[in-house]
Amino acid sequence: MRSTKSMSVMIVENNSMIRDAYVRLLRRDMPSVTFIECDSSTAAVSTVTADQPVLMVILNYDLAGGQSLKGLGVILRHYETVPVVLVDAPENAQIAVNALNSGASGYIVKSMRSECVLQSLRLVMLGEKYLPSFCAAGHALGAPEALGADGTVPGLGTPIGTLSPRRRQILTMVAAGAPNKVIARALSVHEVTVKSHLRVIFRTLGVNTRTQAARLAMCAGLGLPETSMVYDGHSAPPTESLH
Amino acid sequence: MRSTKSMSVMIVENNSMIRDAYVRLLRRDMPSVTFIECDSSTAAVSTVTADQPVLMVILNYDLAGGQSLKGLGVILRHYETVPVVLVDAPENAQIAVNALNSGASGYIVKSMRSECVLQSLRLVMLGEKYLPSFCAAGHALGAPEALGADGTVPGLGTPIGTLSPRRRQILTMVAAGAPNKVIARALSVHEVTVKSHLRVIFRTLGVNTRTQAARLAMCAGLGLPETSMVYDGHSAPPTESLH
DNA sequence: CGTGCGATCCTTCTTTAGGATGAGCCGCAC
DNA sequence: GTGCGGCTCATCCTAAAGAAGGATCGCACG
Repeated sequence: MRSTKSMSVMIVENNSMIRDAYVRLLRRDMPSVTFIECDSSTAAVSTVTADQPVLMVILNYDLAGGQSLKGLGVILRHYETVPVVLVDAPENAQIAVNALNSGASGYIVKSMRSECVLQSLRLVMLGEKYLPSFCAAGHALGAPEALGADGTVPGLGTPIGTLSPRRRQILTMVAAGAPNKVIARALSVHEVTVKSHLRVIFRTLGVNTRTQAARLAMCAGLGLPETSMVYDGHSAPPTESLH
Repeated sequence: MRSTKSMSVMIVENNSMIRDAYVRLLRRDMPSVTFIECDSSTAAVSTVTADQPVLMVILNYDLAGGQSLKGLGVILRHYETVPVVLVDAPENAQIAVNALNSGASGYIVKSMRSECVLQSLRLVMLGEKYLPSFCAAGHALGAPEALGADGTVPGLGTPIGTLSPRRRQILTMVAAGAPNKVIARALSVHEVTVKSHLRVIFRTLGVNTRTQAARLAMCAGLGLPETSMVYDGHSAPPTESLH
């Protein structure tokens, strides 16, 4: 248990300005904690072994086109006891779900107020998991054709991660409720091709209907409705901070 | 904005012992707050008008077979600016999603440590929403036949709420990935009947495929995989509380 | 270079889903 | 009572989905 020697929190971010800002923010709240700063995910991976931090805060999760992703994968696989929190823009919502799904402990949106950030981090350090209301309702399905871009992420930890980008793209549209014909039109391929892909997808996921596949995909964060989170929840300004 | 006059937090719970326990717990953390105690949801509804609390904490959300549910519905509809947090057992996970879906701001599991409870409440009061990792992966679909019991909740705020219990039951199984034949066998009715219900369900939800229906249902918390949340997250005991 | 794999396309076939329409039974409310 | 809605079943029909087989091309890896 290493007693209460010198608890450390690791901050991973390549931009030193931003990294320092976060360290200062956190230090105000946790004066007794030593902060380990890493400017890359590779540095983080090598450092996490030596100093076993009680928390890892990873900024710009999607930076460097998935490089930090691999790093996170390594960390999550080998040091599962370290709570990992991602800080990123709300646009990358599905990335968050994937990460949470893979073992991360929290996802924080950049634009959140600093108080909220701190509270979330405390929650995670207490062993909880935190993610902003992801299962939010969203009835407008939107035109599935507009889903074109992939935007998905390997999806560590689930069989979905073993799918090719193309198949994940198709699975995403299936999860969005699009029929094969629409998917085919959106991808400019023949419907048979979509079906052909789906056969592989079903086999990979171990299901035999599109609804079951959509179910798994949604649980992994793919094709979530409009990912229009309530993240920053500026809806109910509580007049003033309490404590 | 009523200045910083006397901020109040409302606690709704019929059991005075439990209610007092929570009040004491919260008072330790927020000394400057006045607590309004209600022993029923009806009392809460009538009180929320006069004293406009900055937070409502509702215990035993599912108590009295949905009575408090209606109360919550009224509150959520008319006083949307009041953050409402539910405290309940983890078994009622889908209720939570429904509630969050309907406008509640947080769902807290009873078994959470008091620190976590407090942190979550602070988060909510800061305008954030909190729910324990609901989109957790769950690949084991389980036998859809075992879904027999309804266990669902009106689903305030969504068209799903206007469905009859029977149809919600069917929709739940659809969301679980069950084909019509399996649903029919599970309900001991003919497949034609299931299809007949589905037509109504589709029309009500404004969709035309089962996958889209399943999508909406899952967003409302129906048919979620095993609702095996990570709620109390006792996975990574962080050696010690920090601050 | 061959081998593997992803992506694309194809045919044939069976099963499932979905639309349309009608109808009987029951309970509840006006 | 009359009506409405839920639940049940039926028939007919079209469209969509899924299973199984094979085929082509390109690209990467050893």
